[in-house]
Amino acid sequence: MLDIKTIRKETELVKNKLSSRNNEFIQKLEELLFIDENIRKLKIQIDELKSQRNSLSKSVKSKEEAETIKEKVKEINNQINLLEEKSEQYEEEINQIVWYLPNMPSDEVPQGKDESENVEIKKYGQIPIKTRVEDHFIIAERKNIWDQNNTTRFCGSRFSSFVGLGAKLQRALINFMLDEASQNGYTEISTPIIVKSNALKGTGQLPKFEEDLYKLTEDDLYLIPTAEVTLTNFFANDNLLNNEDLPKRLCAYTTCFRREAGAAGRDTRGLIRQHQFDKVELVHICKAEDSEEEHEKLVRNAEKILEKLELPYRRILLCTGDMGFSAKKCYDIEVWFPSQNNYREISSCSNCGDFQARRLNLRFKRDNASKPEFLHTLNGSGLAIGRCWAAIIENYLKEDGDIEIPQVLRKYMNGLEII
RNA sequence: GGAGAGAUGGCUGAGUGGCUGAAAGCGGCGGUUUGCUAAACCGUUAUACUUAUUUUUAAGUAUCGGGGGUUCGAAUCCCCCUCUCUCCGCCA
Repeated sequence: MLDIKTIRKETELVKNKLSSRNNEFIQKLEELLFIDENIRKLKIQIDELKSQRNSLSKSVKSKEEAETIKEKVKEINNQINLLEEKSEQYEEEINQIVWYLPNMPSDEVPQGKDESENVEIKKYGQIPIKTRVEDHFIIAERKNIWDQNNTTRFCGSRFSSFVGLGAKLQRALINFMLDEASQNGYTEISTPIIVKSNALKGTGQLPKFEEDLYKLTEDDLYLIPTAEVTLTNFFANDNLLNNEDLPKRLCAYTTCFRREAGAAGRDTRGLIRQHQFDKVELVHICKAEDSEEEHEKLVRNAEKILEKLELPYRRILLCTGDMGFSAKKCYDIEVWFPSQNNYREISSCSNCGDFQARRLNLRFKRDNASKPEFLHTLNGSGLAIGRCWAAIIENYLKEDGDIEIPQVLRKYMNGLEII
């Protein structure tokens, strides 16, 4: 959530920043400021009336005295009620705007309308020259390590199962990634995958992106689309963190659920876009002045996973038009897919600044004497398991049709070298 | 799911209608004493919003789990919700 004071004081800056994402926000900002102005005028009146009421009530010492002011106070209360009703209406209108405004992009973020204007930052690894290239789902079905047809029969489209050594390979990836994160200083947390709407509101998935989520209507709960939700919420809830608690670096392996509304027809075959997938998520919670550095660390930690798996990748800096709602700066890591002759996203590492912290009231105190300050939150995949699985299958495909197991994973698969 | 108990400041914990933004203790911060440390003593110590401002503060409003109600006046009385604890039932 943006700071209403910033919107008031630096209106032009906020306008520029938000319109660099999308023009629809300019009018919203104008509306917001107008209502905000009205609310404050009302608040002055209300506070004045309340002040009158309080001083009248305080002057009363006995029941008999109360009689003399009863009428006056009742009249004041009537006025207050009227004004407050109006003020609540305005409040509601402001919420309808402010919770739907995205974060302001950082200055370093390139201007652009869509993914075509993203900027490549670096490339790692040699793109293999292969004599045999197949789609991962072709290989996986041939090797009987993955099932689509059966699974869609009882689950519907965009669901699939890992089978046999395929399931073991998935498990190896999970363990490998969690171990890497632990070694890099992350605290592993195993969180629930069902959350209340407030948690999703805090991280920015709600209220704007309800259609992307699976909802348990009976209990007003949601399946998480990413463990960013549970990890970022972990220390929220009004508990102040201390200086020495920071930075927090958390990781979690969870299953994630996305309805993929609006993705009809895209990546319909294979593992790239499923309704349910596994992911190891990395979250940093840190002080404002550290978040740039933490962001670089986070993205490096994600990249190092691919380096150890010896998979070619590139790092992309997303442009203003392609960035997610809560991010002020975002790197995508894309891994090489031979069958597509292209790189595909495998991790998205966002610095959200204080945007989520404001929504969550996630704050800390520098020391006992200082005021609470909002923290900065960052998140990134480290990595998406399914896409990583698919990338390994394709990149490690040998000429004879077998799949080599990456060196670092063999100890997680009882020394198995070939599938 | 059934029965009961509870939720107060950084923490412990008092408070059943006004003088309570909140006793007391602990902790924190500042100071006195001291060769240094400890102890003792004194003072101070919540958050948000609004207005004014000489940007330091001052004033006002709200906040005792959340929401609503009664009342001139609510931490205190009433209703609803959430969460925690104990016992019973069920269960991986």
